[in-house]
Amino acid sequence: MFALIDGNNFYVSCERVFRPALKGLPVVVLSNNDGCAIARSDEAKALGIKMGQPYYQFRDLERISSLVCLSANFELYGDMSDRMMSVAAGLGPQQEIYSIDECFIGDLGGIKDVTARAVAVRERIFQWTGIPACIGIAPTKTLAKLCNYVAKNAERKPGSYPIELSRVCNWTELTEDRQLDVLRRTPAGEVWGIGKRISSKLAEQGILTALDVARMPTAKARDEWSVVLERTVRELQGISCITLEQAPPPKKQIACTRSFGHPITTMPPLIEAVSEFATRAGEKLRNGGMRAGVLNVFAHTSPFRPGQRFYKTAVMQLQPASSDTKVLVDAAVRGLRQIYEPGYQLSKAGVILQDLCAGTEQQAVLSFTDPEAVRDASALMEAMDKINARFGKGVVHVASTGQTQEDESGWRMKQERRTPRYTTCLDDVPIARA
DNA sequence: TCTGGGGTCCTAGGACCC
DNA sequence: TCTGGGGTCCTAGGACCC
Repeated sequence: MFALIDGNNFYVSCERVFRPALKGLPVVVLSNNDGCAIARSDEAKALGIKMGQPYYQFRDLERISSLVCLSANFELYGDMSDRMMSVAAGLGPQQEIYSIDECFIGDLGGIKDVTARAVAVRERIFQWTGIPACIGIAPTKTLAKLCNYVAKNAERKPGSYPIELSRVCNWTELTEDRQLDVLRRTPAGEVWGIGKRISSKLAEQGILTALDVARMPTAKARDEWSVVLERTVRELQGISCITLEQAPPPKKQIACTRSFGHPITTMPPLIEAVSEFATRAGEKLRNGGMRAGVLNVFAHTSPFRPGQRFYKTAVMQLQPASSDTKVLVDAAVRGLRQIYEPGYQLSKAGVILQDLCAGTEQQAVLSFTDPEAVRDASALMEAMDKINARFGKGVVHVASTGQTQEDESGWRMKQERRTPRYTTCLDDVPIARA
């Protein structure tokens, strides 16, 4: 038995904890560069604002409907998430933190009255963190997700589901008729694992609801679709195929990518951006005690705008695998020079680190290089991470050719614009002082 | 003017090998 | 004229998730 605990409209709820005046108002949290909506309050949803909708399309509502739009504050949301997760863990013996706003609780079989306990945990989460949450309970993860969807919508959209299923919905306490009714009322596209593309293709075959999906022959799901859909069908039938993962599996890639505030057409600001992406990615890499064997650097034009398209990636092998910012920045800039072509309005770029290996494997690699240089490099990186953690991102960074001191390119994130930056050639900094 | 960022998994097709 | 079959590995692209 699984439970899924999910914070409602999570980013908006976090903001409301610290700004209670926002309660009852339509509120939207915006993405990087204030580009689009990434969280909406119920009131904002009622205004018709869609997930991912560009800000400029609903900006007018700030004037005419008292809509409040906020720039995202991910540090705050991460902190609130930690608090919510620690309270949520009280529901059962095992927890899988699935995303910033939701977790699965597993192994609920031995608990006496799971529903009553879930109601209590939900109340405690609200009392201790201020975050409203909903809980779905079922024999499979996919059904637990579905019950969570029911618990959220029974209250939010009156008439969608029986009102007594709101807030906490336990599949095993529903009669068979009611289970079928719940599946029938749920659109296929709301089922976990069925996205836009697949739901519209399913609709062409008359498969419209979760009940239709649950009744698909598994062989048909596998042969005409994929093993993924087959698994979803089985899970909807109550056969558990997806297990709880208490320890997060090791990361396979680490990315740092951004859209630019304005299109970029020349090399210098692109080099500056890519150097910063490589630096951020390197910090994440060292944070996880890892090194990368491959660095991907890409740049592309906007997929939303007319005109000539450009989309190129350079794949840089790092031998030996490295977590040294100087190595990463150098590879990123070299890759960028390989793919760059003038004449395009570039809207986004990024650095993706792959072929990650853990710390223990790294030491073997170290013997290939001058041990003293390696020790200096790691001390330097450690010092850099500490300084930047204390004084702000990018206070000390690796200089790249073509990089400018002032932020003229307009690509940088809003929050970071305020931080003064000092360009330093790291090779000149004595390690002891750094 | 203005459209997020960070992940995972699966599949198809090509290269290569015996 | 006639040109196998099966396995593995890699990559790009597509789909999904929050």
